[in-house]
Amino acid sequence: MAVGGPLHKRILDLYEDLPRGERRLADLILKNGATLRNEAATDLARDAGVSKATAARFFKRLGYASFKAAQQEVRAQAAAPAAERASALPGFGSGGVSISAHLDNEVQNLIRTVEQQRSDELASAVKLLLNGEKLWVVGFGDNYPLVHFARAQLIKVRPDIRIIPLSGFSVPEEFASISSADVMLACGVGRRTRAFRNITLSAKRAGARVILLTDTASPGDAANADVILRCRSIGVAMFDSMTAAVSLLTYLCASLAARIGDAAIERMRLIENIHADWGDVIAGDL
Amino acid sequence: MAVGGPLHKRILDLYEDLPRGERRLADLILKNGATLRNEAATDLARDAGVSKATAARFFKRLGYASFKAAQQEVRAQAAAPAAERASALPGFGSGGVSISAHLDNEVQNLIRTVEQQRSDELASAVKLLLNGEKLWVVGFGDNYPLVHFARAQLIKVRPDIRIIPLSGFSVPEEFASISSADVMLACGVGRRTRAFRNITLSAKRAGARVILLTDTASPGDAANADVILRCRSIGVAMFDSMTAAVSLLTYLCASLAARIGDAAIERMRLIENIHADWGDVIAGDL
DNA sequence: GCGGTTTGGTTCAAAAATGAAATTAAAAAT
DNA sequence: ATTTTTAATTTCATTTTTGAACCAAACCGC
Repeated sequence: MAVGGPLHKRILDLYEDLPRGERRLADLILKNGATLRNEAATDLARDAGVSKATAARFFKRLGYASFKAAQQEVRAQAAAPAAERASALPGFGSGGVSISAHLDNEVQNLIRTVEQQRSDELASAVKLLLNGEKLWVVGFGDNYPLVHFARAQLIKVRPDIRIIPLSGFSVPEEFASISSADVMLACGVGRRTRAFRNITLSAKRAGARVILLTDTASPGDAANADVILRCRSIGVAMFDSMTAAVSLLTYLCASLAARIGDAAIERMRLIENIHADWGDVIAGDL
Repeated sequence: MAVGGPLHKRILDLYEDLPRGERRLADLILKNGATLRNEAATDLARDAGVSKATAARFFKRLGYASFKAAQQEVRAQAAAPAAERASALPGFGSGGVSISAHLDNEVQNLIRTVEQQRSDELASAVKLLLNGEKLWVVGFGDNYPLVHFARAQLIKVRPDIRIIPLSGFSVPEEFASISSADVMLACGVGRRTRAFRNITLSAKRAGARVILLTDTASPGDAANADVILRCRSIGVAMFDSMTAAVSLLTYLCASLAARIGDAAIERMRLIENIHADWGDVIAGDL
């Protein structure tokens, strides 16, 4: 989710200074904006593992009169069309975003992403990628570049990596080849489309395992994904930042390569040879 | 940089539970592993903006007898590396690359990339993107995901963004439409292919302006590119890291959006509307 | 070795954070 | 309209965190 408005901005501004309990709340809200919209303060507090008192104080600290005030603002925002939100975002009119603000934010994205990663989930993701007969890398819209990233790396260390959607081919026809021995890596950072949900469901129905890469995991996701990898994608200006997602994918693929071992090295060597045969590569500099 | 030793792991394990001041220390150390090796406890505390007492307690909490003990461990790790680390580095056999090593490296990539960026070059890159009649986003092989990525963002704020190569179409035929009023964003991180060199030359010959995104700019590049954006792409394991490149592109596009201003907002609103018309988007969470 | 200096570590009182319980506000049910 | 129920907020006592001041030990130059 992009900087979703005043609330998100306030949280990020204060993030460094938040005490432990309040930061737990902040994380929860940043992770899934819907929480604040839908849940009651009591539940929010319970989910974050803090007392109701802490929750109340948290919103006070953010500058709201109360929890309710904050919730109302978020709800109002969700109702307004997205483009209007954009104009309220920083970096406009004022004539630009500072690069150091960008850097700070990106580093935070990376650190928080790694930090909240449960190592057993990463391990089982790697294991799935290792054992899947075919791998399906899936993502729509803004996630499609991520799909390309993932495939570019995966194809270096193992065969049978398929992309969905494929350059305008009809998805169902392509996806029909999925089997229960396959594994799907689903990139769903930021907004998810109907197509994304459909394909995830289809994969589950076919008995395939699903690894979901996302920023805000909703309760429903847990049911449809075998492994969930969360990454923080907060952007300092108008776009979400895919930086942490890319980084996580890179790490995932490197781990997979390590697990595969010699066969991966052999494969890469083969690839190099083919490159050489084609005379593709420029040896020195331009 | 520093290999993610026990210390990094301990920090990540406890991170969620650290109080505010100690977390500041944790962030500092995670951001740059070298700090702990080189600085004195007093300086470390000062840098983090906490008292010495807090620093001392922090290392106690991590399970070390004292600050010194932790520092010694880190130093021992850094000293041992050449042989031991090398064998473990690609992560083969030994069973993987440590994620904290990865994190450390990625953060360094980001920081270095931003640091070495000359702001006037960024500014002129934005200006070119702003004024180009058509934009051509170009890149081959491992760079193709970057191309996707750049286009996905650029197309949100202005029209006429073309990709080369395009899903198997012949490059020359496509590229023939380039004019001297156009601008080419050339992604050439890591290995460059012959095709890449050719297309850059063609662009220059056609009189178009060229922005080159690369990791290691060679002397020859200066002649063929109007603006060169350098990024660090060192990977901790077997793959180069495109993380910094992605981040830089994101910043570039955000700056462009800011420069375009209202027209960009208007365009995004239009895009949102079309999305809405299509019933594409899932509103709440899954 | 010996004053002086620097740096790591400890104590203790003040400040901040926190949760349980009390209080108030608001919504539902009657 | 009044009671009942539920949820948000405030109070307050307890716990945790924190830094200033204080000690100890290593490190100098002599």
